Amino acid sequence: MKIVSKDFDIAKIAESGQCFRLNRLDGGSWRLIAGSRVLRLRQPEPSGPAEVLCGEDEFGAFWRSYFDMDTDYEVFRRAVPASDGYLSRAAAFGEGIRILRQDPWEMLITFIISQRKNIPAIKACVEKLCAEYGERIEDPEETSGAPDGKTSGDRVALFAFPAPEVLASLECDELRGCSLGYRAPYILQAARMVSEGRIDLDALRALEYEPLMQQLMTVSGVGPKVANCVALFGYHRIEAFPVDVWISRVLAEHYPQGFPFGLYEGFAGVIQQYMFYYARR
DNA sequence: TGCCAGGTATAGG
DNA sequence: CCTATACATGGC
Repeated sequence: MKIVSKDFDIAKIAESGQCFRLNRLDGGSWRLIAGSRVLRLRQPEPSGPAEVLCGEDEFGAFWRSYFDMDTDYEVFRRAVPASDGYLSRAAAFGEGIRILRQDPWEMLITFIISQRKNIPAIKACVEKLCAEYGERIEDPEETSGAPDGKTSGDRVALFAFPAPEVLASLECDELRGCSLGYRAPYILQAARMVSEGRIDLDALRALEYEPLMQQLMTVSGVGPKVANCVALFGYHRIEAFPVDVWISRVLAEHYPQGFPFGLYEGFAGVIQQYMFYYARR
């Protein structure tokens, strides 16, 4: 089915650093793996009409919410005053980015991995983790098959993000095989906290931003930056404003007297994404 | 080879 | 509360 939205650019979302399993395939289409779901997408023109290869029912039941399709992002961009030239450019440049509603468990582990790694390295780690310990999943495009016997996409095995119980049952050295380095014990402890019920990620949805942050930071290896990413991308708290090295640089260079958070109350995270995407190009 | 990558825990002032 | 340092791994 087709999606026409004024704020939906798959390439920008893929490069915005919020999800690590959205990749362009050889034919130019995109494959997204979220939890244990797979979606193939096409978007011939940047920010143009997009086509998702799933039924309307499945789209409505999961993906519409996942892509946050019912939010008008133009409202956020309009909050940027013309007097702020830098942010005006950043917001215009990032038009089409949306904050995805991803799985809290996947975000927790992914962003623990992210510390002191560049994005390609994070993606490589996540893929290794999934390939080693995730459930095998079917690619709907592949099973349907092309008439000539060839499939249009990459013919590779796909794997879901591993369940907490699976990671919790491992030894540290097994996890280290996924190039996790010193993060392996963090991942293991997080997995055991979740699988033993010492932290209930689903119950955290009910919390306000501050208590949510406090709970997330009880996990070893989770500081303010990672917790903000989990809050923003896993719990859709769009007021969360993760400060990494890129954002820190932007704030120091363009806002030496302080960033005007008051202008963006309740959605600073969206602004952060525009800044992050712009700063990295 | 040396430096850096979506930081955090820890120790010391 | 603030600053300094170690921490694994891979790419350039």
